[in-house]
Amino acid sequence: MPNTEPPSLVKSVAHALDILDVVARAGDSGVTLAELAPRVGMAKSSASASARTLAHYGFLHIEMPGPRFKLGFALLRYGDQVTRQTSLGQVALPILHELAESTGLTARLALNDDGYPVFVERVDGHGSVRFHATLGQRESPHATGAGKVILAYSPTPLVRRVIGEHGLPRYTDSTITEPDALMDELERVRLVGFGVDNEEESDGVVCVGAPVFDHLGTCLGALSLTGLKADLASDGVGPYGAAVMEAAQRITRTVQGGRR
Amino acid sequence: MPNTEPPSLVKSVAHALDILDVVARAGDSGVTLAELAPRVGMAKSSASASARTLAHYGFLHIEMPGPRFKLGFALLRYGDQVTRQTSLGQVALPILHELAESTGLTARLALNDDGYPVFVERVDGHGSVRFHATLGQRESPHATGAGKVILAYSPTPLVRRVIGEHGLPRYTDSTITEPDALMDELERVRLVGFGVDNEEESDGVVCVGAPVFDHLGTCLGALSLTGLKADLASDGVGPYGAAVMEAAQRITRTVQGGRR
DNA sequence: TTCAGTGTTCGGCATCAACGAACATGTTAA
DNA sequence: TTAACATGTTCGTTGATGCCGAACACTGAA
Repeated sequence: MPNTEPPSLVKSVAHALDILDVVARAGDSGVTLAELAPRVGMAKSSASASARTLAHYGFLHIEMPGPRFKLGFALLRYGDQVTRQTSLGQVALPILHELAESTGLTARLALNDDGYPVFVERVDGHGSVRFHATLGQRESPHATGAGKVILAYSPTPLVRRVIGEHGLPRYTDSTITEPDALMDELERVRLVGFGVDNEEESDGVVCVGAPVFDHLGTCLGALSLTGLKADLASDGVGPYGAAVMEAAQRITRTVQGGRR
Repeated sequence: MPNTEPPSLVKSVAHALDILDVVARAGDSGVTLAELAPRVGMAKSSASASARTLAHYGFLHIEMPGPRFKLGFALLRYGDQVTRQTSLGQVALPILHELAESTGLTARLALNDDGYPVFVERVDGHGSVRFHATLGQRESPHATGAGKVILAYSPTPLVRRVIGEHGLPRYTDSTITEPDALMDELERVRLVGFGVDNEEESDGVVCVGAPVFDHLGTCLGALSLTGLKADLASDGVGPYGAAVMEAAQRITRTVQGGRR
């Protein structure tokens, strides 16, 4: 990464957010102040003050005794609002439920984050396994159904930029790692109207995605269905592709038609 | 509220978190810098620097053109981790799915946040309505199934403190507003093993909750089932009470037995 | 009890967060 | 097209304050 730019950040705010990150990485057990301070490069006293402020707002939870810092409920509250505030998420939720129920697969909604897919909503199906799909972080643009769909309906310069900065890392034998091959694949997506991930990100896992547009034709995000290849009927992903497309089109119509 | 204490907060961090709060309240449409700055009591330039820092970490999303600030995906990511990092949330999720599926009601897991119930996980049932239960914020301790359960298994001084600071606000005709009546109700909860909210928080909505304990017998939180009274069979909430209790006990056993 | 580990308090210094006017931008109105 | 207005950004200046580090208090274990 060629060091994007130094937009003169506010140091103490950056420190506080670094603290959050360290605590998040620590996991369930939390961190003590002594191991936190050096990891963010501050004196104990300074880190204590910042952490205390975060805790006062509910972003951290201080667990007694032997104070251990964990993530606080405020993050959950705000995170929930992110989903809720997206007009897309609102209209998509019931449709995700329908999809999950009728297909038995895991249905998800990804938003277009500057060319990358970010899952913001998930409804598990009744299937055997449960995918620990993390919400809120950028997923592979080239190896997921949702990612391919978003790229397919993005302007070419953006596609090139995403490929340039993210690369095309190989996850499985089927992962597309050649830019030209990916461009062909995107063309195919535009042709059939939905994207397929055939064990390209994870062995044994397949996924289909379909695009959602706003009134200007910009791709807002993608709906996707994920399942185990072993669970698929012999006729492949075709029926599921049709189902996500139909559902995504319904969302598109609602978004375009409904005010606000 | 008698102004708890001024624990000497870090001003710039507090400002940044205030900004997040303002943006969150703004909703889907976001806020512009001009309306944000006065609302947090800062100069435009200062607010801009803070907001920019938040955006750099993904806590805010700057939407062009006419820069509008919205909540960023990082909040979603961290919020998701809060759920995931709770060992409870991990083991509870599949059980919530079971409950929602077998009863058709909305199943939720609340954690004990110093005597208050905070919902951290939710699985909707197939029922007619969908409850917009917000995650991550303190709910009524005296008017929800989960809240009553948590209070019922908390030490009396804590119960008194919660009643003192939260009061017993009336939401419906059935809300318990007298401390003595609430204490009797808690006794009843301990007797039958689960708590009932019979249209006490919202007309037409009923709810049952059952406790989850750790290995020391501390109440970690509560499982709850919520549905419309109109949808209930003639035999009332009894069967559901038995179901949540059984599920909660299974979680308790897993938590107590499992290492980590 | 002693000891090692923790988190907290305290003063002092230099940083830098906050300000506000001047600038650049792009949107609206005439 | 022009003009007026609104927005967000830039830029020194200055005083507040975030940061440090050593000394203190506390806890739990040996």
